[in-house]
Amino acid sequence: MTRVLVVDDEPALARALAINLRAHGYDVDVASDGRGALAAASTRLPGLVVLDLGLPDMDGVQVVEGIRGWSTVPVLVLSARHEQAQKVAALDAGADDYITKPFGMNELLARVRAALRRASPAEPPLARVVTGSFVVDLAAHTVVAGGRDVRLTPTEWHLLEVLVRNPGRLVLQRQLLQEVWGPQYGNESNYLRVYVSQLRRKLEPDPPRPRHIITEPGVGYRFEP
Amino acid sequence: MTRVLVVDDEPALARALAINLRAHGYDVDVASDGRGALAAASTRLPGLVVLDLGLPDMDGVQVVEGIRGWSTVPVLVLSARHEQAQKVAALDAGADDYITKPFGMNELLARVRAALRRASPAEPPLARVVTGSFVVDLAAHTVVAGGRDVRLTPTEWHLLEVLVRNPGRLVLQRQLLQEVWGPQYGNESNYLRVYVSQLRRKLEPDPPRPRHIITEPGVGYRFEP
DNA sequence: CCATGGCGTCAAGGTCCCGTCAAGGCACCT
DNA sequence: AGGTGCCTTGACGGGACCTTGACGCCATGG
Repeated sequence: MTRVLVVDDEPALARALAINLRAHGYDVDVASDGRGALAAASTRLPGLVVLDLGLPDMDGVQVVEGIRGWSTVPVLVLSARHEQAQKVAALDAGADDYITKPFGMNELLARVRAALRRASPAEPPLARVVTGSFVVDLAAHTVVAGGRDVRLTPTEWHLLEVLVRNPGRLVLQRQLLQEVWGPQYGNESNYLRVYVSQLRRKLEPDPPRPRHIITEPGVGYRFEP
Repeated sequence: MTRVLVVDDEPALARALAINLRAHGYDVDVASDGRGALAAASTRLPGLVVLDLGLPDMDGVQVVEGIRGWSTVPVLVLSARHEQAQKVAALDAGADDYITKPFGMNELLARVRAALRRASPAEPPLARVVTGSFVVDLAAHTVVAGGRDVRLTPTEWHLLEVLVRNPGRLVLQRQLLQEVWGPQYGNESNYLRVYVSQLRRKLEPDPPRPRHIITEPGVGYRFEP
């Protein structure tokens, strides 16, 4: 089964994570600081890293950078609420997803499964994405919501396409902006707000309470199938 | 099961192919020259064509072009080693794959399966497209709208053909331009505007409010059956 | 408790693209 | 040579789309 590296300086939380992950069939290594994390990542070659940002010896971002220097292993970041800035920096550095403490173990396990599923051998390029509310046909360039064809403007479509091609995955604001508007756009998050709003109005059954185009405040958006 | 058209002028090879394909559950038609191949392709509507390039009456490339004129059926080319140039020309003309003689029957069967798999989810090769307002016969090269034959210029027909071959799918402006006008045309979208307008005037019941030739602003056009 | 920042929503302005018409030029047929 | 399509090209309204600013709301933090 897959090997998971848990990096956390709180022994209680580290143990809880290890027990739960082992109970679901993963092999688990544990490190309690940044140096140990980098050492374990390079020697044990885990298939996934769960990384708590609050470490005693070094910044969590440095750990992510240290791993990304030589590996593409998925990194799942745990962050306390006051570590907002670090969290964004860690995602920018190449982390794949994050969970805010406190969190439910079921949510963590789901994120672990999702990250591993994405990392596994080249998912076939999907041509059609189906949700409970709408269907996106990437090949035909069409969207059907509530049984009716929906007309999208080029920008709306492009934005939806990027989100939908990363199902379940967090997509950073900067990433979306550069993909849809161009490399020189990185901070005009107001564009995102306007177009996400329009997409939800056209696609979500209850736009004020979106179920598929989810906001990750301060970070980005996530498409949930 | 799928119908396969075998085109080969060597009776021994043609028979061997037919026997092996039938043994694997395909329905097989056989043609021994180019004229017969084109006739069989248009009347029997095979799901795959196995085409030997060395034909007595016409160039194999012409056969491919003749088929591609109205159909997207996968074409698998058989070529002798010295027919290298023809093979490339055939692929350029729209053939999907090739096998060099001599070849093993297992390899051919694998290529056949691969070609069919690519073609599926297979729209049955459409030779006639019907909408609420007009009928396009791709084989006969005719259009009937409102009970009357419609005369189309070559460019109009070519444009309509590309759209109609991609029912329900968005076709990009550049794609249309390069397909109809040639590879060096990519940005002269004014051509499209003129000819789309003419097509709508000839085909749509209410040209200002088209129901079948739909504009996707800034992107391309879409044919809706 | 209030202040703050990010988010969602709306409306208005300006720009770009689309549809349409008409004239010129070229090739082919008679 | 003349005539007849057909393709190309320019001009011009009208509409769709993108951008931008303003405002209210909620959650977070002091």
